[in-house]
Amino acid sequence: MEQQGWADHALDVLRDAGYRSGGARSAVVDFLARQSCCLTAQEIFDRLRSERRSVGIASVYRVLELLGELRLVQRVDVGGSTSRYEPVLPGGEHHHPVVCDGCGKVEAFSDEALERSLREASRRVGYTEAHDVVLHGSCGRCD
Amino acid sequence: MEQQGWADHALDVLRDAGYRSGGARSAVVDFLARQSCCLTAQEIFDRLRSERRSVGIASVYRVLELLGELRLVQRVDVGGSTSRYEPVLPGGEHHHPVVCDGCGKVEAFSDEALERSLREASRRVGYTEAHDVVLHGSCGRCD
DNA sequence: ATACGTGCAAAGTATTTGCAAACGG
DNA sequence: CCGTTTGCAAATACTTTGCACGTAT
Repeated sequence: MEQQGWADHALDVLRDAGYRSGGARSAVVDFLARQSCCLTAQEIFDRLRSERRSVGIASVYRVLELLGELRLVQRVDVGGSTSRYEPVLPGGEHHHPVVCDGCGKVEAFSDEALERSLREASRRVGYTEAHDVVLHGSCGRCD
Repeated sequence: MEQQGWADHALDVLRDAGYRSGGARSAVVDFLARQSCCLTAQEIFDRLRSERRSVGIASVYRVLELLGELRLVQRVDVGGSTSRYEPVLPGGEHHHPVVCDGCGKVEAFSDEALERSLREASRRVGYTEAHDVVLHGSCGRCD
């Protein structure tokens, strides 16, 4: 199971970088490993609480920031004022969110031709190594 | 000159939609028309002040929101907590920001092959009509 | 003249930080 | 044990809103 793999990978990287695994860190890593799509800090906080894992929301932010620095999670902005976060899969697999501007629903998609164009565009610009792509529109229910 | 064209276009759309042109609206539209790249509300506010155009920052936000609703400006999130805004050129010309994660500098680029891939990806996903793309990396000075 | 636009200050959110107590190794 | 991590509450940063006054039409 690939997602379990991410949790182990993340804990390894944390340990190797000299970080300890307290309650909040374990809880957030464990929880993220079970998610497929990007979540807000608040969602992570609420869901952890409902699982009786009592972490402070400040710790959720701190863990997400740390995981971001270590490239274990990616911060995703789909518009609006709240950031979303999702695990970066070890395989380098790439996908991007599709946001319904009607109901706010977020799905994921991936497209190899698009990735190729992005790499090509990156090379042309000269100093680029990453990209954020978000597609917007209306889902079937909101048309 | 195309950028002067945007100011006229914007003022026309505002008037046609029944909006008056008070000091803040004129100032922001006039100022945006002279910009090439995306700016934060605070930058717009500061630069207007330094031009002796005294607008309140609340009005800057209100004007940007209104122009956004009328599709005259686009809101651009390049990461971090502050939004950026830029005029939407009438010709439908498309470009995207490139952000230096080192110094925060923002430039623009456009790439027809990338646009084609994005349109294609949009079609594949089925319900998509717009996209946000941001490239990240280090500029020459920050390598 | 009068409804719309504006500036200021206060309120609202999302996120970050200070700090003492709890905890991992 | 001792430095790291945590939760809480207070602080911050950005943006929005309430309101009285100004102004375009």
